[in-house]
Amino acid sequence: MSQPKRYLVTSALPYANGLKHVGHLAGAYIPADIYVRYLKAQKRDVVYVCGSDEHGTAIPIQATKEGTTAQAIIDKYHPIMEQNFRDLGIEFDIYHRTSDPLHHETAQEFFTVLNNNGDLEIKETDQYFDEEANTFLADRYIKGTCPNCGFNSAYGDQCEKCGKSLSPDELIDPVSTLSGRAPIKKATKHWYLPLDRHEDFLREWILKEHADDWRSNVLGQCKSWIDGGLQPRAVTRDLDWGVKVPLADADGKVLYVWFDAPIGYISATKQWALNTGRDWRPYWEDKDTKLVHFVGKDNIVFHCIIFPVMLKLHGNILPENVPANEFMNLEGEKMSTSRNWKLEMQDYIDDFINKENGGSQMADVLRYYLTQIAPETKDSEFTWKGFQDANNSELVSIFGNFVNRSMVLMHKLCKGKVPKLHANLTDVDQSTIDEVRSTKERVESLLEQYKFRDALFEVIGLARTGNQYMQKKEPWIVAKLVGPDGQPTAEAQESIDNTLHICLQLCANLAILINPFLPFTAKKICYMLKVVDKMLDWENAGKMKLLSVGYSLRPPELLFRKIEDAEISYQIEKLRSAAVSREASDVSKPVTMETPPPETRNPKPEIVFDDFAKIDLRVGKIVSAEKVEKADKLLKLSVD
RNA sequence: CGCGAGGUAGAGCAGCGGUAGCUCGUCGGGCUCAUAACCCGAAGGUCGGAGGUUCGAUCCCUUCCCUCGCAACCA
Repeated sequence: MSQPKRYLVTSALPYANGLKHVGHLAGAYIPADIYVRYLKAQKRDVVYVCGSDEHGTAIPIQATKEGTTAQAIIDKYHPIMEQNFRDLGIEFDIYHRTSDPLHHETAQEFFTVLNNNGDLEIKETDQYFDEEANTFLADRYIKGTCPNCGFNSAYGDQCEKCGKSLSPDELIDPVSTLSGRAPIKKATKHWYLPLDRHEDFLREWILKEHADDWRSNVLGQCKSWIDGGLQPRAVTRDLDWGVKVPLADADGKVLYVWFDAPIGYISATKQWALNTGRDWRPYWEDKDTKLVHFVGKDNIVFHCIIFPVMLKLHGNILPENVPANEFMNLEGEKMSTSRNWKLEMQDYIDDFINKENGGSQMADVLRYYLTQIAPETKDSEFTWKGFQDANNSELVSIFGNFVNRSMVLMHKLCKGKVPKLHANLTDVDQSTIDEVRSTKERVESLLEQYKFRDALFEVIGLARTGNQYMQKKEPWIVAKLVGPDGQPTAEAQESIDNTLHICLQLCANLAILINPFLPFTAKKICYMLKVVDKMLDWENAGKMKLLSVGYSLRPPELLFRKIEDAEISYQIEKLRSAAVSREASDVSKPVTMETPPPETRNPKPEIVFDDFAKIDLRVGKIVSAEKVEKADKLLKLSVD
């Protein structure tokens, strides 16, 4: 495989209307960060860009809800998200924001080029307008009676009762959900991106050229979209929050958020170039650049169909791959912001990283678990018990323990110095050395294929090999073969030296191989081995001469700590109580609002009551709590 | 009702046409340098049911059963 000259890697721009959770992290950020760290360790030319997505209707609406301005909302969330990523070791080269003037210019230029080239269509249509709120209404802000099943609270895009896809025009007696009034029809002009013109290109490029190297979930979704018939898609909206449409006759119109957001990758790259004195153009224009988008499955069509069409029309390079992940559930249920069923990055940072019982090693633990259960092929499940098991039985017992016992034995049996490697190697010595090299090759190949879960498994497997090796060599027993002076015989010492020499070189290799996944841990190993971070260069992996003979090393420190049952039950309890209180507060709202109008009474209050009836609320003091075996969600509580 | 995703050892998952694998857990043994950690071994599955294609199916086809998700937010 010929190597690209440079790489541009992106992670989906997080939407700046609230805090992000571990599902986001597992989907688009950790895999990208691992990939980038690996490429950088290879000394390849790579830029990793991301930033806050700060436009779209949801932000001004959130602002109205919170009684503040859209600007205040994004100014609140942008820095928090940036800091959260930093705390978890996600190392962007630039974390930009789409509200930046540079982005506005870039997006406008992009639109202008497409428009001038005749690649956009203009259509005038009648759309629903809310006179009271003085705004055009997005499909989902219109409710009415479903023409298909008669359900009286169907949304403008879909009826939740019968599942039929709708357009707002089909709704009977439409009502604005913003003001509760009937909207009027008003003519408005919009620019469209005619995707239908590009069907042949997309079939050829995705379904033929990338039939073998894109993930099947990605190909499947693209195929169903293309087969379903591509439609022109509006690229502008009537809204005052966003990138202004750069035309004289487009007053009060902005670029639709899906159009401007991915251009954010380009403006972020420009900002990075300004900061570093580099040229951004080759990264988006030179065919020798490999562009990779890391996203979640809900973003597949934007990054595989819509944005590539835009890039092609604008004269940019196309993504080489879009390794999209599926979704991650939490303790048996889908993660949900509104039901508060989630683990926010901020919460994890507060509970595990900021306290003295945690620190950055706990950032690596989360990175480890999220990679180990990454939804690479199908939805997966985050459970606190699984998190604890992964930490305690793999990171602590296998990986951390191997490094620790190697260091401790070296201090006990080799005077704190890297022992010499004597000539006569045994078969076990040799096969262990071979295993280091072959593991490196496997990890490399898996990472190039975006198989992060399997690659990580290989690294842990190498630590397991180390433990097996040590067990076979038993240096602590060999050390009992002493001569008249009470010291191990020369022969015994040679065996000990060889064993620990190999174990220590193996530890150094583990640091290199684990570095893309667990960067904080890799640095900590380097510190103990008294080597500079440069040792972590990927080209050093597989070598057994990373530590010089006779060099004295620092005393060992534990890489990971055990996670106690109490911490796990605390987290589960916290998750459940937060979710319940939110449900309870949701219940009160519709009941009071919807009581007066008789015709809307029937369906909604009944559903709400059913949900409410599922909650068994009682007050009691918990005297004791114990885990129930073989049940991961059950606690036996004694209440007085 | 419909759509989507699934049903492989106690749990979580790989495999997707050719004597059923991995991790954790369980049981037994070994070791004691190590964070009650490590190492070795064993038990445990008619791969949801039934048909079909095939020399041969967990893997392909048909059908049935069961589970999960399907307002919005949302990777």
